[in-house]
Amino acid sequence: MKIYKKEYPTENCFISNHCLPEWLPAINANKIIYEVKKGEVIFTEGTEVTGIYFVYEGNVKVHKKWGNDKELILRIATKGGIFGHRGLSSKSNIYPISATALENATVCFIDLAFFYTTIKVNPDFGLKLMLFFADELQESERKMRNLAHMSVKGRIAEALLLLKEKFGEKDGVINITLSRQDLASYVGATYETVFRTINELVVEKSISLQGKNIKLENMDVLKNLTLQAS
Amino acid sequence: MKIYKKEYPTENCFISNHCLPEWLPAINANKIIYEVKKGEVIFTEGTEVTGIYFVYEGNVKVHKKWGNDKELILRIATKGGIFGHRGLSSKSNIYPISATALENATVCFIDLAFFYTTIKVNPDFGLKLMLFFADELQESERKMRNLAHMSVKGRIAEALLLLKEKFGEKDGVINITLSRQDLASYVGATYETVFRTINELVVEKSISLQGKNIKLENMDVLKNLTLQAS
DNA sequence: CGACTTCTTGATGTAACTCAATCCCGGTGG
DNA sequence: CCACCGGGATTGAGTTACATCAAGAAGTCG
Repeated sequence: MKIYKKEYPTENCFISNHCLPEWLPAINANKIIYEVKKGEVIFTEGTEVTGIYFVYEGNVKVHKKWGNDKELILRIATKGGIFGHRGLSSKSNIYPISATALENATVCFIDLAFFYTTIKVNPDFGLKLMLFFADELQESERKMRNLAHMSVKGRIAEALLLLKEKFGEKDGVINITLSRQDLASYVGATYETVFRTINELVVEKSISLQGKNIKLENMDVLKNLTLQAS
Repeated sequence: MKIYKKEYPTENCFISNHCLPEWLPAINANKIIYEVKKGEVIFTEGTEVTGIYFVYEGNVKVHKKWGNDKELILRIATKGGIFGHRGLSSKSNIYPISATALENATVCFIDLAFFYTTIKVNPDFGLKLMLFFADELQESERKMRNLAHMSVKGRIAEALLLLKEKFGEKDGVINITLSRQDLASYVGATYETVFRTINELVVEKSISLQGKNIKLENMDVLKNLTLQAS
């Protein structure tokens, strides 16, 4: 993980969008910008929390291990997003999750002490962060229920709709590079099952493939698969 | 849900423990105390968020529906605990979950506007609430991973250890009344599977039964069942 | 004492995991 | 330039954990 040379504006990221304008110079003085290569691990579950990160460019997956060879992807942080905040806790200062770049990325690091100062000095930022946590908790618990009660097919359908929502589409194709393995970890299923299910969806003309990328062809059918929820 | 007649001290609950002492009178002026009967629904998923609740007495389950006849219990709020805070969100003001009393309970209601005022006026409270959300998010995501990768037996073992941790024990027996159906919803499995698994654990002498209540006999074995998780 | 949940157990079905074999394709070195 | 190699993609077959269904037993409450 290399420290980036060039000056990079701290704009349009979670912290800059919610803090007071006069606080921006302080952030600029305290931030460290890193360049990260595709597949590179930014921090690892179980290590000490040193600070919080923001994404300038690229996508970063936040994932949690199970044993040696299994994982669950909890979330993908994208441009402007925050990550590493799951390390905040009243009980421990150990990251409960790892973060890995899905593609070459530029991220911004803010150390913990300064981050806490930011919260205290910027009341609005603290409130926004709290609401952000609340939103993530809702999201997490929705996924939890889906994991408990929904079929793999339904979970994949939902994941695809969500990914399209979040990352948009380019020529109808979901605008994110995600390996089948990562998709499997994202929906909590095995590689093979995801593979077969994707094929089913193609046969049923709910989606189509452009190489490895996925295009949603019939969102209504996909939505039907996710029904019964709420 | 009846409004309670008697005066009840707002002490040793989440809000009073973290706000400024001089703020307590304001809380007392704004709170409404309800008495709730076992099995009574306090609020329902999908309805408008009107405020936040605290538990004075009894246990309250927070759960999320799936279709008509399935649910997942996300959490059990106990004496002093907060619930309904999952309704906080930057996007919606609809409860994503329901809350139901597991036994006769006394709860305290604070309306949303006053709650937000409390956050703004008590900086420490806001921070604590944020950290509380962060802790819950960690917890939620741990459970999510378990749901994805752990067996029902492991999840039950973990749930029992957690319940013991949280509710303590009386004569060695976990000090909470939880129907098998609720336990099933808590670990995300069916009634029958939970029933059989509990029996297995009894045969293996990891736990024993006192009526419907559960006593942990061999915590090490239970812990082994939950292993592989970080 | 009868109606009504809740418990208990067996039998059966099946979604999804696991393991393994083959295929495909890009890269690499001879 | 082509043969070789390795790793991901693809497919098949077997296994299993768990859900589902069904039906009897046993509590429980009016």
